[in-house]
Amino acid sequence: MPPAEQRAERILDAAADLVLRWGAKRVTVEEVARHAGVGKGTIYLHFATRESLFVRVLMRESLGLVDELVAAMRRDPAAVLPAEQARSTYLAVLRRPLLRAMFSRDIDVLGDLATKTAADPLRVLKADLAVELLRLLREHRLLRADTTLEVQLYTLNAVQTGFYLSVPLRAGSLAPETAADALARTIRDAVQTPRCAEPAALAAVAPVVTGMYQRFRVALATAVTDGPYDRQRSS
Amino acid sequence: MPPAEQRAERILDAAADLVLRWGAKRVTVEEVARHAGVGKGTIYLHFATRESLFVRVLMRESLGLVDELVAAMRRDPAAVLPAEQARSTYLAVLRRPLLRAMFSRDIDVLGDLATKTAADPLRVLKADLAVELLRLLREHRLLRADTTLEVQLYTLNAVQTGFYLSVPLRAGSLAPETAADALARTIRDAVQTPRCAEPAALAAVAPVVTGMYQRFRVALATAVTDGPYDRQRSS
DNA sequence: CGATGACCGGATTCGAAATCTGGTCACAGC
DNA sequence: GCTGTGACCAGATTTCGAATCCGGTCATCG
Repeated sequence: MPPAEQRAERILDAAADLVLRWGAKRVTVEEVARHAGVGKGTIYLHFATRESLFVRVLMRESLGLVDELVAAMRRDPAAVLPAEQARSTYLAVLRRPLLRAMFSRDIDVLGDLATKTAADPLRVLKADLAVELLRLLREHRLLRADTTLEVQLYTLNAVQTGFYLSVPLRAGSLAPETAADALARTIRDAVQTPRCAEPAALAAVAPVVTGMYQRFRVALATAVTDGPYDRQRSS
Repeated sequence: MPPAEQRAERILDAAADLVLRWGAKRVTVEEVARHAGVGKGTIYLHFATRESLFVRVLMRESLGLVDELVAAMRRDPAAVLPAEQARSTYLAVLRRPLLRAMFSRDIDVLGDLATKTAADPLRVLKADLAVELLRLLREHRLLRADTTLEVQLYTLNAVQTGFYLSVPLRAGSLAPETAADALARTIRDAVQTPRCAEPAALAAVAPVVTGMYQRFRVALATAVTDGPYDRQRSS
């Protein structure tokens, strides 16, 4: 890794740390610079604005999640199924405080970023990936055909949102694994078909899905580097 | 209806109207009094505090929803099933602006009430009702037995929350009926059994469930009248 | 005796001054 | 030359005391 990128990483590390400790609202560019051991101007050699810096902190975290999902898919083809994706994502998010803040729309930690459309490029790319994935799985009869892709997408989105945002009705919350199980079962029963249990069927789509995710990863990284978040434009 | 209660209703009407038009934060007790055609002191003959007044606006709205559900159950025993409850509730909530604000945690309309534990008595009663209902339906094998009641409760809560709070991934939102369908299907597949299609099985539980709801309605009304929201204590 | 609105004090808002901070850029160091 | 920096600027934010507002009470009135 070139030294410039290493330094960018150090800045992101410092920013991530401070955002978690103080909340994005209280974190100043100067403090990030101090903690990263660089001058303030240097931050702006890497990031277009303060907000870009924070968005990229979240983007980097998201990329880590994508990598984890891809790794899981390589280990086990069943990980391409929505139910397992949802389970892995849920547990991975709980493990990463910044993603937890993001998924639970935590204003204390993320400030305006929690609700703002700042992470919009991620949303759009994610939506595109989801549509592509659902279409493929439907073609392979791994997903039910008794409703439209549109409705399935809406349902998946709503169900997952609910598991991140719902405040448990009764005091004692469930263990993360139990909640993740409940989420996976719900999604399995909502959209998947029995064919999902056939290893052959899964093996057929797994490489394609892995490819889709890798392209998604690249698109995400590119959106960051070429987009409004980065100082260095590919000249 | 005694004239005192009629006046309380008028006050609630005025408060509901103003909250919707201006947002709870901007509504003063004096304005509510003016719009209800009474003196400010009169408000406090009926409600313990300003917040109580607003909570009771929401409570009244919720009672309306309960009545609607009970009516649906009387018309059609299938309405006792979680999937149909969820569908009816979803559509009824969309139709009532105040409940929509409540379920979507709309801070602009409800101010602190949106997040605050102000409506807590409602939560507790609702949780009790839900547990009771699930237990009954499980005993009649209308609900799956392949997971705990605890997990089913959590799942129902999360899924419904999601349908109220999720921002559609793609621009065009679904028609209310389509979304409600998706919600109902999801819940049906998540917790119900095929036995739910048998009219006889439904007819057996319907009266019991109706009774539970009516007791819930009374408990809710009582919590309001005897609780910290009302000036008139049953002496 | 039920209803009221003047009244009280704590909470909120206002506004201008003071401070802070995002972003720039002239310059220092290499 | 070229990279990295922090002094600098203007606009945003905070501060803080004064002014206003408003929830809640209760003496009074009909």
